[in-house]
Amino acid sequence: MAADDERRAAWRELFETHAALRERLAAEMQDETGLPMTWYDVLLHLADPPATSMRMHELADAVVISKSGLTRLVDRMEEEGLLAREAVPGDRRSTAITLTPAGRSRFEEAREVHRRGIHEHFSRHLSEEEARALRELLARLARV
Amino acid sequence: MAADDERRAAWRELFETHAALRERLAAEMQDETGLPMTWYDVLLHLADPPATSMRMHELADAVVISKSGLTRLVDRMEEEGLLAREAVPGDRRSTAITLTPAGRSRFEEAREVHRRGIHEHFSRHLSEEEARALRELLARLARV
DNA sequence: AAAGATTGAGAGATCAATCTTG
DNA sequence: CAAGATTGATCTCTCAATCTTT
Repeated sequence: MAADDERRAAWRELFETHAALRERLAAEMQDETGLPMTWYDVLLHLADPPATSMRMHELADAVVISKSGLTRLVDRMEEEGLLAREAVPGDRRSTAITLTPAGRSRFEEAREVHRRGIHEHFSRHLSEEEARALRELLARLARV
Repeated sequence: MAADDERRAAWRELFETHAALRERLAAEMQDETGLPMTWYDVLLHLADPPATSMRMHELADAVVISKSGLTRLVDRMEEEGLLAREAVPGDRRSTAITLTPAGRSRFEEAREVHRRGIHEHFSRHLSEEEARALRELLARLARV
């Protein structure tokens, strides 16, 4: 496993680069839109077709948070007027979450900030070939 | 910026693969040694030369946590007998943190678990060339 | 009983304020 | 006053327990 040195260094680098980038993007998001990254993530999942609305447990899976964590997160975002809880016709146990118009417009603004950040801190330093190679390599790792 | 699509997908992949790997490694660490990843990170910084001991604020920077967060983290780890606070000869404002013998042996056990995890979930799926290319690419991104 | 969502209790993090030493 | 560390208040997350509907 001494031969793993190069690979272990690659893992370290993956870890640190990810952390640094994530932090920059989160800080920009917070500064320029007032949204924490978690909120952006929720908006993202609700804004993109095919999902015009999602149940609580689906949304919890999608944004990778516990169900109780999501309950509170949705409480706060509903309070801010970005989301709405709606009854689900067929099943009275369940709640569907949708974007309010305010939520959608807030998301669209935030998406621009996010895209700009990714371009600035990531994309523009990468050739298209490099991006493709990176993506394929990482996808392979994720599937394992 | 439509040409950024491939690159943006690469960023998504970087984000998700990192999250998945991190989660697996953290779960194994917790299960097999009882240590949260944060604790491992503290031990790691104190175990590797040249640092035989570090001040609180240095350690806070190294593990990327707030100073007050570190105060409490060190409280807990000291309570478990893994760390010791020591006076700094020249400066009575400051505290030096060192590994106890128990802390060192706990770290050595944890390092094995960590190495095995990285090998299993990361290294063994990568050729040495791929690792080198990945590392260089990421290092370049981090430096920007 | 199981599925969906919420609530209560507790862990761990942050920011701002404070205490001590330089 | 500044630097180093800690404390108090608060935020957000998780796990376990609970309530309602299927």
